[in-house]
Amino acid sequence: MSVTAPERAHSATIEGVAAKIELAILDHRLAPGTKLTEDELASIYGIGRTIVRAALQSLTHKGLVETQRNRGAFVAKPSIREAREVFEARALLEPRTAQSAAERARPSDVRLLHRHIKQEHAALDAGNTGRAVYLSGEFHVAIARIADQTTIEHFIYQLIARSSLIIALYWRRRDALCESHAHHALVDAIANGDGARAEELMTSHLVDLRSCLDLSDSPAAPKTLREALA
Amino acid sequence: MSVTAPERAHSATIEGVAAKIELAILDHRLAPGTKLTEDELASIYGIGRTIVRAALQSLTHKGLVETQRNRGAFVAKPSIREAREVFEARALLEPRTAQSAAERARPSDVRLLHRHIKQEHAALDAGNTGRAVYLSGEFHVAIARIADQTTIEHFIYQLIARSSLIIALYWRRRDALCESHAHHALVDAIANGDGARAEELMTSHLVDLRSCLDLSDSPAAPKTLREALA
DNA sequence: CGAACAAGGATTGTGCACAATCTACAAAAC
DNA sequence: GTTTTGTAGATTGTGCACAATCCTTGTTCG
Repeated sequence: MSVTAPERAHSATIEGVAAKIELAILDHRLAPGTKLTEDELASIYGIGRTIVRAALQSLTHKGLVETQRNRGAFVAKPSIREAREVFEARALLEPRTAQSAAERARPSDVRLLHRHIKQEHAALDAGNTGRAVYLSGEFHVAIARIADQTTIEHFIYQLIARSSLIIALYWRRRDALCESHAHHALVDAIANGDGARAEELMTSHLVDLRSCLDLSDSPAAPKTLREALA
Repeated sequence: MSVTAPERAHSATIEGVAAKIELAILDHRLAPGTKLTEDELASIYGIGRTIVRAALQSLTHKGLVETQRNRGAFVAKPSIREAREVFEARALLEPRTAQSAAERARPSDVRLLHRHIKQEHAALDAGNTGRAVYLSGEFHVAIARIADQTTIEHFIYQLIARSSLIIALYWRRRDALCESHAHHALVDAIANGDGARAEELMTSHLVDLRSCLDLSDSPAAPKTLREALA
């Protein structure tokens, strides 16, 4: 047994490494724009660069990592435009999915959502906002899972993941949480099997969420300056 | 210069190889379920297995290829359930996107769509149904591009690609084409800037398209038998 | 003093060899 | 005759070494 063996053993799979990095990004432990050096990750997890490279490629396809040729991989940094598009897509997918979920939800599903909210509150009380954002996203994915549409669920998962990055970048500090209340109301509508109300609530929830973001064009100026020269 | 040099030179990039395989799948030259051996592909394109492997991983994330651990990669074979889900997702995304496209379309965009339809007809007259299906899908992606929503465009592209596989598997031979007419009507609505009509037309077009598929549960029986033992 | 240029270091890209695993076929035991 | 087991072949998984590319820094020239 080595003394300070770096995370050895069973985590040597591509999916395992990708999941660990993904969790770190979604928990806001890795900020957008952070450089992800292959050698560094390889030594951290005690594996070769091949696995790390495959994991990074996997995350790139999920939109969580951006790779530049011969430059390496970085934690994705969604632009203002991308942020708008993500919420546009969510507005198209999630309300109708919430409706389906309400019409199909079984008691065990409702219990699962309640547990989700509970964990969310716990993380919030502990001051771990990063994890709270992650769990808040998982809540939306759970609704898609109840709707029993795995294809749409995958899309929503991707959108939620990018939303996490967007929140990390463009969140206004004022008015701490417009969310926990909305999630409660959604669970109530789903528990009552009220599809129409669930759809409405999800629509307004997404509008609220978006209104908590600062999507003005100000930080685009230095970016275009740099890109204009290249 | 070697005599039978297999496709040498500039196609040695991951994206290049992935694009070639993708095109072959979308053109219905590679049937669903076909084994994609790494060595074989490597020798065909005259490159190492590393590139091939990365390309296959890329296609796996796009849903065009399914990989089994220690078994290799196969052209994806969507189940009946997946087929239903794909059209469910398309019904959520495409009508509203067509509406946006109609409201934003410029004359050059309309010309592009006309050219698309022309190519589609040419492939159909040449008897190349595989290419016709591919171009028919590209038409839907072009509409998403006009709507200027790259995130939604990516999702629709993925859905179109899987639809191509679904058509290859579950297409009813009777009533050859319910499509070319619908595409014409859509372009007219977009050219007139009539968003509401474009949305309606897209919705009914998707319903028609789905009705041309045989999505009964018959071939699921032998599958469950196998899965019941594992 | 500023800018262009060149050398050095670091990081990624790719091919290759070996290890791990699976499939198929054949032989032996029940 | 059926089932099990063992061996051979093929295919995928992973680490490693070298090549290609890029960034940084120090130097020199205008």
